[in-house]
Amino acid sequence: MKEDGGASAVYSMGVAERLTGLTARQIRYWEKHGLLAPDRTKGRQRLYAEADITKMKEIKRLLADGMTMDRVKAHFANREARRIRPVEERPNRMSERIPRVGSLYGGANRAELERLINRKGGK
DNA sequence: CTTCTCACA
DNA sequence: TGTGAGCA
Repeated sequence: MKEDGGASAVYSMGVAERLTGLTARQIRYWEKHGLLAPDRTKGRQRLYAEADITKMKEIKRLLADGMTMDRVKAHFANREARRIRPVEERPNRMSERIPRVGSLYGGANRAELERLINRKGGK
């Protein structure tokens, strides 16, 4: 099972146009310049995922803000490289850290914890 | 719907 | 950066 909840929908070029407010020509233009890489049907028809639609809207915004395509491309390249995910998906909530501190505090590492606390004279 | 191309802002 | 038009 993949992640579902109706999130695996794909859209045709025509639908993508309507959903993004872009022209088909513009979408192909961006793809030609490396900004998009949609899946294809066996008949070479483009299939856009929800993420592609979102990306198009973001590209649209960035370009409207004065970005060049090279910069927009670099923007997304960095996102991939640094694996930046939405904050909500990051496993860095305190609730996942506190338990570690708790076990350290009351477990066999109590002495280690006190050593860490007491070194440097406690500030 | 797809590809390409030439031309024009 | 993006379009219009014509073709296959």
